[in-house]
Amino acid sequence: MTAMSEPAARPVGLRERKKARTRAAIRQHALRLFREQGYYATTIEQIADAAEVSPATFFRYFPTKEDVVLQDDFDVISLAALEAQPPELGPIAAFRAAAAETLAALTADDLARFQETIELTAVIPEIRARSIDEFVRTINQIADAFARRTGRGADEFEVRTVAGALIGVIMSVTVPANTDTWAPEAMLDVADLFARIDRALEYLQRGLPL
Amino acid sequence: MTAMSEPAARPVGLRERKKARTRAAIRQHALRLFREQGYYATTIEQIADAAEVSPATFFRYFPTKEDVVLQDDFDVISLAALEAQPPELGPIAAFRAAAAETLAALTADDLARFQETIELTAVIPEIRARSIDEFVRTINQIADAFARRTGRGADEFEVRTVAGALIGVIMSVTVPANTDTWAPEAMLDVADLFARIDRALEYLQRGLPL
DNA sequence: CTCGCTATTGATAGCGTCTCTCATATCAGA
DNA sequence: TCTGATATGAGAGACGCTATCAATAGCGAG
Repeated sequence: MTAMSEPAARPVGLRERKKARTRAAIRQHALRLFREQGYYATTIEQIADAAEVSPATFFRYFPTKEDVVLQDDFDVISLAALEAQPPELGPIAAFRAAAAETLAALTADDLARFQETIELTAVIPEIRARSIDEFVRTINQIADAFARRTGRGADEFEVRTVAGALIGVIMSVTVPANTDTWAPEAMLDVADLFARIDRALEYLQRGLPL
Repeated sequence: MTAMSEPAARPVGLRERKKARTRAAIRQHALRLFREQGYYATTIEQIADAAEVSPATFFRYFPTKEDVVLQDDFDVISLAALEAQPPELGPIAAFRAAAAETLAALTADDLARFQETIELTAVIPEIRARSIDEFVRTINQIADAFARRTGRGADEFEVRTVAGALIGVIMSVTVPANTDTWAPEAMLDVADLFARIDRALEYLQRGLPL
């Protein structure tokens, strides 16, 4: 797991910059309101008021309330770092190395925003629910990367299965034992989370002896 | 993956029987309407009218529209069959055997209903989204069963990781390569699905050599 | 600079899911 | 049969989200 910063494409026109500012304002006020009074207690109207736009405009920037949290420029794994690993590394070893590299590259500010996103994803059912498609998408991306590393087809059975096992292992150590008690108190910080993931992947590398 | 039939607890009072009938009527008409005119095109009001209850009563039986599909007495794995496997089998081998047994025990009617549930889960985003919590719950149940088999703690790291890898592998062969194209046309029937899952688990048993 | 084009916006109306309240009707047990 | 508990319907309403339309503001061309 790792994070990427804002896309570097600088908007040029006045219009583009205003749009970017409006978008940032909506997200910023939304996250603040979520933190202050909770996700459910915060309505679109309140967010729109705080960001000084109309409710209709909110939906022009974010298709749903959940997307304010989800569209956060973070990606689960930096695929670039994965591609850059030396080819003699096995798939899982390469993934572990890539994850460690990208964690090290995060700024303190990135970490804080990442942490907030993780917590909201864990706690709010509507947002957590979206993660299933994220998992599927990630499996496919990892499978692509593994296919390139091993010179096999991306839709080959074995390639996809290894990617699936990897994501499953990450799931099992990321989510708590009881879905109903996903409370912020029990949350680990990002560094601890990465450490647990790395330990689980090392175990997977050894063939999961039980 | 496998399925369980209706819980055998016979309701006794007149009230209980009427409640069970109402509940069954709502679900039956809902699934029929979904099939005939699609999930989104079907409103709660239509379902309530067809089942001859008020919309308010609908929500007394099912907290959300999605739950009409999800609360279907099917469980992802028959844990009883897993417990019954001989202790000399490894965790994954035991799971494979349990899955095969339960598939064989399904009636044709069970299979058809199971198939319909799988398709709706795959196609409707709102319903598919719920499956993430199902996956987590299943990981925990499998971890419990594996813990009992191996005489270890249910929240031990290795136990949970193996359960996670198992579910991840199942995910990877169950979901298609592209999330956007989860079309009914591409759906396998239940038997094929079980065959793919078994093949992936066999590969996991061999340590995922890539 | 100015004119027309286009993109962005706010206001409004509306649909559908879901919650809540209250009055009514029905069942269970004494 | 009487009494308390439970199920139901009707209605109002909050909220997320969509669609339409008119007004505004930035854009490029002349």
